[in-house]
Amino acid sequence: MTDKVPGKNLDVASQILRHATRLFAARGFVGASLHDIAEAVGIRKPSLLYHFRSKEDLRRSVLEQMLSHWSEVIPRILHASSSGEAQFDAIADETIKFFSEDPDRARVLLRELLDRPLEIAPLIELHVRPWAKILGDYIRRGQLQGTIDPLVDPEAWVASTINLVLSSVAVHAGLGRILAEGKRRKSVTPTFPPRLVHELKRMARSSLFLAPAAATATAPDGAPES
Amino acid sequence: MTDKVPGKNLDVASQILRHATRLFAARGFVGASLHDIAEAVGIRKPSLLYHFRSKEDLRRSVLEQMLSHWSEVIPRILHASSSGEAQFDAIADETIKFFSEDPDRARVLLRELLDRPLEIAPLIELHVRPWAKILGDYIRRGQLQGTIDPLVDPEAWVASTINLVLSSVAVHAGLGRILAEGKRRKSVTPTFPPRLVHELKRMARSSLFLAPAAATATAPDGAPES
DNA sequence: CCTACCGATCGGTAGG
DNA sequence: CCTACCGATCGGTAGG
Repeated sequence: MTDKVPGKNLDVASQILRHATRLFAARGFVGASLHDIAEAVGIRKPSLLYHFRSKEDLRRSVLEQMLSHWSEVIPRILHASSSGEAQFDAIADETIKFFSEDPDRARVLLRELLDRPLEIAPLIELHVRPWAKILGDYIRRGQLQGTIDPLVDPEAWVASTINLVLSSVAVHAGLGRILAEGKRRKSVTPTFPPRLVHELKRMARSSLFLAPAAATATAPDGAPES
Repeated sequence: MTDKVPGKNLDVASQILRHATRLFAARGFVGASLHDIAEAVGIRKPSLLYHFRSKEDLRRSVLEQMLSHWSEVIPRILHASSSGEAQFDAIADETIKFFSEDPDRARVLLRELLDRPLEIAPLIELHVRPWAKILGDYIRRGQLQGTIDPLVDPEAWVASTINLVLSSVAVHAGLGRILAEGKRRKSVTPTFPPRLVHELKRMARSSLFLAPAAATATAPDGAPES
C-alpha cells in the first residue's frame, strides 16, 4: 500500500505521509488537522481522504511506514557483524542514527507511547521485543563471562536505554536549553548535536561494561556518520 | 472519590487542577476538552471557566502548580546534605521520587516539551538550570579529583539523565512491555516498578563514577521510599 | 482531484 | 454555579 505505479505524479500518497509525519510529530495526532496536512501537500482535505479513508487510517500508515523502515535496517546489522561488542556497537550506532537522522520518528513514537500505550503494545512486541531479547541475552552472557557488570538488570537496561535515545532525540529542541549557553535556535527541528550522540553512547557503554575499556570508549569519534 | 472538608467543599479550583493534570497527561492539551475536565470535577464547563479564564490559563496553572511543588523540594535537598556523593544520591533519589510518585507530572512535562519547545524554554531556564549547573559543577570537580570519568560531558550527562528519568516514568505504561513477560496491566497509570527505579539509579551512577564503588551501588535497596 | 455541505464538538460568552 | 447559545473548526460524505 505504499509504492504506486510510475507514470503518475510524484506519488501523492508518500507526500501526504511525509507531511502527516511532520505535523503529527510537531502538534500531535489530535492537534494536526487533516485540513492542514492537505494544505501542506497542496491539495484539499477531501482529496487527502481519497488516499487515506480516515485520519485513523493515516495514523496507522504513518506508523507502519516508520516501523517498516526500522524493520529493514535492524535484521541487517543483527546478522552482519559478529556477536560481541562489535554487534553491540552496531546496534547502538544504528539506533541512534535511525532517530537522530529524522527526529520526527522519535517524536511520533513518543507521542504514540503517551497517547495510546495499550494500542501500540502489540507493535512494541513485534518490532522491538525480538532484538531487545537479543541484547538482553548478550548482556546475560557478558555477565557470566565477567565482561558486564552483574548488577545490570538486562531487560530494565534495554528498556531504559531505548527510552534514553528516543526521548533525547525527541525533546532535544525543548530540553536542549540546558546545553546551549547563549545560543538561540529558532528552528523547531534543530540538528541533533554530535556532542549528545557521543555522550549517549558513552553512557550506554559505561553503564554496562565492567572494564572501562578506555581504548574503545576513547575512540576518536562517537558516531560514524559519513 | 475525594475527601470533603468540614464546612465548604474541598476547594473547587484545586479539584479542577487535579483532573486537568490527569487528563492533560493522558490525552494531551488539545485532546482533553474543558467539557470533560469539568464533568470529571462534577461541574459544567462555564463554571470551570469562572475559575480559570481560559484553557490556556488552565494550562499555565497546571504547569505552575507542578513546578512550584518542584521548587519546594529541590532547595531543601540542595542545602541539607553535605556535598559529594551524598548530595548526588539525594538529588537522584528526590528527582526519581518526584516523578514516580505521580507519573502524570512526567507526562505533562514531556508533552509540553513536545508541544511547545520554545514556550517552556524559560521555565526550564528558571527551574532546571540552577541545579543542573550545580550537578555540572559537581561533575567537573569530581573529574579534577579523579573520582569521575574525565570522558563525561557534564551538561550533556545532566540533560540526558533528566531525560532518562522523565521519559522512563512517562512512557512506562507503553514501553513497559519489554519488561513484563506475560503480565497484563490494564491500568493506564501503573505503579512505576522499584526494579526500574533501581536500574535508573545504577545507570546514572555507573555512567558517571570511575571507581565502581560496589559498596554503595550494591546497597540493599534502590529507593528510600518510606 | 474538486466544491459544497453535514453533524458534532471545540473554547468561550451572555446573563442570570 | 447554572442554562442557553455563539462562531469556528473538526473529521467525514455527496456528487461530480
